[in-house]
Amino acid sequence: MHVAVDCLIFGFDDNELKILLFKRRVRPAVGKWSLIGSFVQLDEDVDDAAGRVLAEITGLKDVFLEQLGCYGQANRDPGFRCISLAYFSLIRITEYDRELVQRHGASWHSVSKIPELVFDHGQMVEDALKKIRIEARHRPIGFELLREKFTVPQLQSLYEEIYARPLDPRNFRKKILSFGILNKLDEKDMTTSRRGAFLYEFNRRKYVQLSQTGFDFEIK
Amino acid sequence: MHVAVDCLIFGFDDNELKILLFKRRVRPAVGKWSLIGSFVQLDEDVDDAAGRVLAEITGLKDVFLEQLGCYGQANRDPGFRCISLAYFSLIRITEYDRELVQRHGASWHSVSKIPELVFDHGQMVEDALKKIRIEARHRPIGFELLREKFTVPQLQSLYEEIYARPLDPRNFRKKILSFGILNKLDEKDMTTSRRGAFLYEFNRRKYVQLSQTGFDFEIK
DNA sequence: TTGATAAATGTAAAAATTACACTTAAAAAA
DNA sequence: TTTTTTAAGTGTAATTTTTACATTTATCAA
Repeated sequence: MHVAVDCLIFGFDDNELKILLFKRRVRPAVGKWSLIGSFVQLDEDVDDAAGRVLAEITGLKDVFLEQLGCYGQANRDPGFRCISLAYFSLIRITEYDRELVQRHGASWHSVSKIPELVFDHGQMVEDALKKIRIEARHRPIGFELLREKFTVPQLQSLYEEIYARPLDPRNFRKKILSFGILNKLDEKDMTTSRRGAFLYEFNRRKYVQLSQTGFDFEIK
Repeated sequence: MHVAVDCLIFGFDDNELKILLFKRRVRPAVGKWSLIGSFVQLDEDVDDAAGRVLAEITGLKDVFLEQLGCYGQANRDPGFRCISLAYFSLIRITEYDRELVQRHGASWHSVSKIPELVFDHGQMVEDALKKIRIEARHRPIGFELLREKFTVPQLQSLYEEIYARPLDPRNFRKKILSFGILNKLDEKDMTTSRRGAFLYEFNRRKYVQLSQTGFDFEIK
């Protein structure tokens, strides 16, 4: 039986959640939109295969990459029997290797306007979005999508995009800062307002430390 | 590459969460404890393969069975390259086919006293328990483990077992009944007290209906 | 100096959660 | 028949969390 991995690569840009899609170059379904994937090598961990695909496309290593699930319907690929292990990745859209992406014929698509995808890839995207929405609520995965330094309004608009609903700026700021896992910097981002907005960093060490003592990250 | 499914079958009995384990009869690691599994047939959906294994062992169909994940380290099985799709099932421990289970050399083990398991099966159990703990908090999966009719104290002790901490009976009852997804019956269970405890049923239809209107099941 | 604009801030009301102790129903024993 | 035993069942007040909501402020550009 053939075993493949498929990667769902998400980014956040222009206040929109986006996914990297590919014009398919191999048969069947040449020219159709799809996710990017690869067969798992016989001597390769499945997780490593996903990491390899991600690195080949974006040039990125050591970024958020998590298993979504196995897609294993007998007839999912009309060519031959092949199961796919889907992985989803959250990357900083500013940091990937544009040249590599271009060379692979990939492009970013807003998750609110996904074209038709081959096989069960549409289902994978739907499932991943559902999972991201659930996980973002209980784990600080949002930070994976922002630059190292970000403002509170940027973080808010990311959550607004993920949850697909508006949040109150006072309540949001109060809540997110109350966790004590953001470091306020002495710098401002002056690109979106005259007044400028203070930049913050995610304090991963503090978060891990708090998690171990039963702390519960939750943004409603 | 070989593709297998492994089933983690959980039940609740004697106020303990239990898992069904097997004495391995095939090489390698004959005689060691393991999960039950099977290779996925070439013309078979992966989900169906898991359902087949579950039915073969317990005689049960249409019970809770969900994908846990893919375990795909290259060296996980010392024999040959084989990835495993792990599935976890929650069953009513009163309803399975004892004769079938016995014939397969299976036995129930409290999750607090799991013997050493072959390969990465110990990791699978650990991951499944973690997932059950998280999911039980946000979805009414606990009912899958109880009889059709159950008492509030039974439900409470199930949650106490899953969360591994005591819950206040007044607050628990108030919370669980406030959802309006339990039907109180005119019957009592007289087995655990002189006074008896009223029996309830889970109202699945009502739950589905509420879920669709943004209702959030959560038990802290 | 003024105007424009997004960032930043506080408080009161409502809702949810927590902590906590006594009464009751029914069977068994006296 | 009465008493004892025991788990089931119940209410309230204090605390915490969540929600709703409007004005001021810092900075750049005109």
